[in-house]
Parts: sequence; structure tokens; C-alpha cells
Amino acid sequence: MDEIKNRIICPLDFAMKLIGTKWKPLVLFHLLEGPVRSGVLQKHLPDISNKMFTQTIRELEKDNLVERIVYPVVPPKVEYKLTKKGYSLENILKSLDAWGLEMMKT
Amino acid sequence: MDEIKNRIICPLDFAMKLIGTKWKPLVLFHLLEGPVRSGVLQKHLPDISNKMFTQTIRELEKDNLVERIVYPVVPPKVEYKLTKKGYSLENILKSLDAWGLEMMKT
DNA sequence: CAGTATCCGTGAAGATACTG
DNA sequence: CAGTATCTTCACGGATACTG
Repeated sequence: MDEIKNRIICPLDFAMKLIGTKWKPLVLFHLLEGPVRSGVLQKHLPDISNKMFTQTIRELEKDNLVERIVYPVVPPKVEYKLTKKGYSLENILKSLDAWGLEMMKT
Repeated sequence: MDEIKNRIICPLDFAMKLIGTKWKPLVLFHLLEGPVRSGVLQKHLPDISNKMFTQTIRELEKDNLVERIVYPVVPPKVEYKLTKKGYSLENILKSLDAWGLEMMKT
């Protein structure tokens, strides 16, 4: 019966599973601007380790929130961009950002 | 200089620090309905351990998102309710819930 | 430039038993 | 009924070194 119980999860819970980690919201937020090269994106997240960056972006890819574009050139060039699913978070991310700003004031 | 760097954090990051854990959004979401007794609230979160419930609610209290109301009776009666800060998350929580529902479909 | 591999510490989270 | 106290586990996340 545990299987059944595990299926009956709150949508909110499901949402947090997709974006409720340390770096995911930040990555998605920066991608709202448009496609960005891998290295540039990483520079925008000053304290992220290389490992966490790759891991985070891979999970976002797997969940179809981010798309990976590889240019067959040397040296390698890779860009990341939001998918439609990813963009559907735009308002939420901006609201959260605004809310965070309010909270920082008080 | 690390001190300075640590102060320059993204508001979104700050927001996730406040509510970006496994149970916090869920607890806040259930409290949108109004004040709830401790035991009842916990029942709404089927798979939460006693420890995590207390820990989660304590942190929300500390951050002034949730208020604790103790009735001096025997046996003990405790209620939790959202503060104004807590309620300011209403739209975001509902949006996230709706978004999660969409994601579950596809 | 972009990504992988490995090692390792810390803390999140669970299980259990207990108190006022 | 509400909450505390331990003990334990394990995955998150960081540092470093390496490949195509």
C-alpha cells in the first residue's frame, strides 16, 4: 500500500520536488533573460561548485524545464535555455524574488 | 571579503532559505485555511515525522511566518496560525500548487 | 570551454523512546 | 496532547584533479 500512498502527493509537494533545491530557482531565474552559454551562466552563480552546476542543470533538463543546445565547434560551445515548461515558472520566480526582497527589508 | 560576498545574496536565494525545504511550503499551505491545532495540522502531513514537524514549525515561528498560540489548559492545546508575513505568501503558494498540478499532468 | 570522476564532511531527515 | 532527546543513516554539496 505504500505505493499507493506515495502516489497521492500534494501538487505543491510535487512542485517542490522539481525546483525545491538550493540552486534550481536561481538557475531558472537567470535563464529568464534568454539562452546563455554554460560558462556565463555559471559565472552568474558565484558560489556554485562545478559539480553542483552540472548536476543541477542535468536534473532541470531531465524534467524538461531547461533545454541544452550543443554547437559542434572547437572549442566546445553549449547554451542553455528555458523550455515552455520552464517559462511557465516566470511569474512564480519573479514573485518569489520580490517576496524575498520584502523579507530582507524587515 | 568573504563577509561582503555573503551579504550580496539574491532575494530569490533569501526566499528559498525561508521556505525552500521539504515541509515548509506544505505547512504554510495548510495554514492558509486559518488557525489549526497542532495535532490536526500534523495529521494533514501524513508522512512527516514528529521531529521534522516540530523542527519545521519552530523555524517558521522564528522567521515570523507562523504564530504559536498556547491555551493554558489540561490536556495541552496549541494552535498555529499564519502571521501577516505568512499570509503574504498566499498567492505564491497557490501558484506553486497550481503549477505542480499542471506538471503532474504531463 | 565544457564536463566527468572521486573523495569527504556536514547536516537533513527518520526511528524510537520518553516527559509534563 | 504536545513536545523533547538521542541515535543513526545517507545524500547534498564542496574541493580537487582530470579528459575530449
